[in-house]
Amino acid sequence: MRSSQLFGKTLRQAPADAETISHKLLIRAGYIQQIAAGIFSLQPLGNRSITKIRNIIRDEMDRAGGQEINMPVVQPRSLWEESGRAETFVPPLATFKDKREREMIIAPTHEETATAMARAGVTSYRDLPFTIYQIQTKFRDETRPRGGLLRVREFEMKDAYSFDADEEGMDRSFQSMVDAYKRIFKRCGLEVIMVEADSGGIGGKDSNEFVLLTDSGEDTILMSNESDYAANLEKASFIKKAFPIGDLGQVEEFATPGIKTINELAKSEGVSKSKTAKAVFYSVDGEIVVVTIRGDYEVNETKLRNQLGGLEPKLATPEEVKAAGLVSGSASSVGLEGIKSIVDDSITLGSNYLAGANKEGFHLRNVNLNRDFKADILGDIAEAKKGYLSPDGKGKLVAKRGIEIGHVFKLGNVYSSKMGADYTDEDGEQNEILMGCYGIGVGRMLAAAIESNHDDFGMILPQAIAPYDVYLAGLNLNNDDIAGKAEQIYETLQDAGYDVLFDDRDVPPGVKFKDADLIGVPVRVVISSRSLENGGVEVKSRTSKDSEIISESDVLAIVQKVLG
RNA sequence: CGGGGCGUGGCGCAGUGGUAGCGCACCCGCUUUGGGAGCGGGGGGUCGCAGGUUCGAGUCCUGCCGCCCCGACCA
Repeated sequence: MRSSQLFGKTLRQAPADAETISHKLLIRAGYIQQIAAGIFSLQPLGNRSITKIRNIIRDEMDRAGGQEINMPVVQPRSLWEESGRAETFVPPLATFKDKREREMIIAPTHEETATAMARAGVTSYRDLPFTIYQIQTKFRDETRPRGGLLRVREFEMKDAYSFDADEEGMDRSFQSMVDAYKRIFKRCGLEVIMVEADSGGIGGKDSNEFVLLTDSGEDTILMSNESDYAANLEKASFIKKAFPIGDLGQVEEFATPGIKTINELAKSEGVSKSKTAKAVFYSVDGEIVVVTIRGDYEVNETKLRNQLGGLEPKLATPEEVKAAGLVSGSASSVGLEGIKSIVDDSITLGSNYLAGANKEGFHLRNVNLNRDFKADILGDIAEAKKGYLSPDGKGKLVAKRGIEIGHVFKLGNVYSSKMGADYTDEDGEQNEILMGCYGIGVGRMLAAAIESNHDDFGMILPQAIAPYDVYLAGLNLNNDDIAGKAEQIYETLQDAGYDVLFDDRDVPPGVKFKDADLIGVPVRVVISSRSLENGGVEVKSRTSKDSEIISESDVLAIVQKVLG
């Protein structure tokens, strides 16, 4: 492609409403155009990058045995009523009515249609296993899109669905997708790690995220400094500190005037926070619940939600707390009737806690689970932090930031049972099909790549996802000799299969160099009167500071070498 | 959904009631050609929308819409 004909101008200044680096660069380099909040068009450069990413994904999906399909963006709402997600999906489904007043939805994901496909197409165990995938548009009406392509409302996703007869099969399909994902990210030149994750609204038992570690990421990842344990903060577990459990003391009340927090309580008693039982109030589906956790830990609301069977906990407002007759600052589960109690298992790793007396200005000593208060639900709801012990017993946790660009789920029978997707096995019995689903955010992957790979001048894209492999800058092109040689190099590189952007514009050299850097093309070749005087053409990789002069006849060989 | 900010030419911005301007970009000409060139000439804006106040509104008032950021929420 000749720059003189390329649609899309580079900007010297980024639009004022772009804040994130990738957003600024994508706009400045002319990759994308914003149409509305979280809705973008791809311009030629952006589309070329996305196409390259898409092709790599497709290639690896096919290699893993996936079969490409296509499912509709517009779907009847009734399909989503079958799975039960019509009401519960977050963000709420975007809907409209068609001409015949039927409620339609714009799909945010495709588990329902994929299950419908399998339900219709599978009758026997002989039809299993198989994996289907598509690369296609989703719409999620996120309340707050942000960061250019990082979080958008309409986006392209590669979503795959595997169908198996049994657990072992599902695990095999899952593993095969995980392997494909690893190859995809590697081929794209991105350092993506797999971490344990919460499965959220998609459902299922196990899920893993693929995360590109970068400081500008919006997710927190906790990983062991000694093993390969890594998990999203939402999911991360750790080994809780255990204390010897002695004889249970007598509960006694004592005055704690002015003491409102666990910190103050522990301090005034001269004990560690781990000797206290902290009570936190949540409002769940309109009902107040009390969460008790050892004072040295914090509640992880995602874990709490999972313990509550998926219901969303919200911190209770002071009014709600008061209305429930609770005394904030001196509250505990002790003696509370009719209020659901959720207890973190850290409480079982110690005894004789200090806790609120449910009486303004008083606390209790020697409070113990079961004897003094009950647990309707007992489990892990504690938030992991850096420095805590890795759950595998190897090393301590460290915290990093990352961007989630892929997520894989073992769905099991979540959808097949609700939607009646089953098959007949060897013994003639009906069984539910076991599913897995696997997503990659295509545009987000590009944004994430830029977030983790740029400098003051612009993007630094890995060759695999850069819109062009080579930026050929011809200077002094009004000189026929130079112009002729530039054309020759352009031809040679293209004949060798490289995507070349030939900057043939009549603009000053500085403009070409700035654009080459901004767009992030991995190799730059310059031909000019000066380069010819110095013995040929100049080749420079985007990442190196210096260029080297080579003879024109070596261009291809050197470009090959620089691109590796 | 709560808090904050911003809407003036393609982009960045100025303009506190009296005929809409600057820089970049764009077009023409000449001169230039190694890190966003110089000179000269030129084109382009219902000032987000609607209503109101006023002799007169980009500017003041009311309502609405849009966009960004923080939070909440989050396949």
